Amino acid sequence: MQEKLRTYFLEYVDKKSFFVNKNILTHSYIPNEILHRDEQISNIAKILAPALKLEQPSNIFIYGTTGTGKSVVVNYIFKELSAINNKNLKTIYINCKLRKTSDTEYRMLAYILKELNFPVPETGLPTETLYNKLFDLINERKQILLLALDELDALIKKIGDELLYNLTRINAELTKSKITLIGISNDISFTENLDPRVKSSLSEEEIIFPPYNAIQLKDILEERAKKALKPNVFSEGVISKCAALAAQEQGDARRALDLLRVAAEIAERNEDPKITEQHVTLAEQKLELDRVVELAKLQPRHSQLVLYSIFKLFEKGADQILTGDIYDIYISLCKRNGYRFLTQRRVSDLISELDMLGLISAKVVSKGRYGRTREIKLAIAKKPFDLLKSYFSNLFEI
DNA sequence: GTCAATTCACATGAAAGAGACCACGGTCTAGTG
DNA sequence: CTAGACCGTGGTCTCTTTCATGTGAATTGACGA
Repeated sequence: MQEKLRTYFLEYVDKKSFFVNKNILTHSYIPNEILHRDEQISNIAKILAPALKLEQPSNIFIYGTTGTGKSVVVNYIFKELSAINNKNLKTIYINCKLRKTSDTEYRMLAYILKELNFPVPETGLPTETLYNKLFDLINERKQILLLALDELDALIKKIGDELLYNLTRINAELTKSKITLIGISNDISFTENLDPRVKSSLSEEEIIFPPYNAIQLKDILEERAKKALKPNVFSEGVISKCAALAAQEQGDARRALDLLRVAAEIAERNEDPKITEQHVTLAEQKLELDRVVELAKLQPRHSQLVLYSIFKLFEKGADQILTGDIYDIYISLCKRNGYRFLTQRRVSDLISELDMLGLISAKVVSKGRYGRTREIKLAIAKKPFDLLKSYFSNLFEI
């Protein structure tokens, strides 16, 4: 056995890989040249350029669906800006959706402070002191702080607009320095329930990132593939197919990159000579499978119990799954497994969380005399469903 | 037959509690010279 | 005398409960034709 393993590893090392640099096909990679975004780049650059002369640029609001290059463009511009002047110009990019770093007001501030080389404890201090610290730190010397908040809609939904309001307030009080906010969102409508003061100051300038079309996606993919993959390892239609599939998904370049990367990985693992369109199809399935299964496995126990309850109702062939039905099953499931069960109020929230994650689709319907409830359908394909079912049945009794 | 009132089964909101984690400052204790 | 242990207070965070209010159409029942 051990010998086998060794030869396996040795062979693995020897085995030819399709990749020159796999990193280039991930979303965190910032290319030297960004295709099809010239207009947006130059617009943003024009707005931010005054920062180089220590004049405060306008706040910017950037819209665009996922994978339209918002984050890449902002990171790219930041990189260029700080290459020219990193003494009085500080750029901070925060993805609000990433847990841990920044999903509360406190953590957000802590992260910003950390970026300013002033680490603060993760907890224990009043938020107010962090604001004061931030204020002092920025005002200490003359500088411009460019603060990009990616996935801002997620943050606002979670903790409200207090942070933004306070930041703009601080800005008004700052004398020597200024903060410029760059809000990035893929949901145009979310500003509607923003404090009007925040809204107006945040959207001094607005920039829209339209989705890529299939041709543009193809360009982008070709450019990246040239650097990431060895020459002649993929057949004709592969890139086009990735582009076409991603174009269907609102021109999501991220998706296109994922497809190509995973297709290459699959081909490599199968020891196939070339990446073919078939691998792309497999990649599409694998991405979906992984996403769903990972998501479900990461859920807290009670969410899983709720999801499993929905599974059971679904299997029983219930034509409409309602909140009350789920709750009944959920309770019996809890009892049988020795868990304390949560209130219906909480379960209702868990259901809507599962809905937001896209594991189920829930619609609030009014059934007249028979009340108002959610009608729930599973939004999971057969394969991940089966996988998860066996995962859950190992986890729980019946 | 028509129309407003009623009613159901939750949805949705707000507030507050529990328990975990942590910082900070004060006090106590043991080791050192 | 001092470093470190220990403690109390006060802070955040997440998950949850409690209490309160909202909601939209099927149903009901009064009413008039």
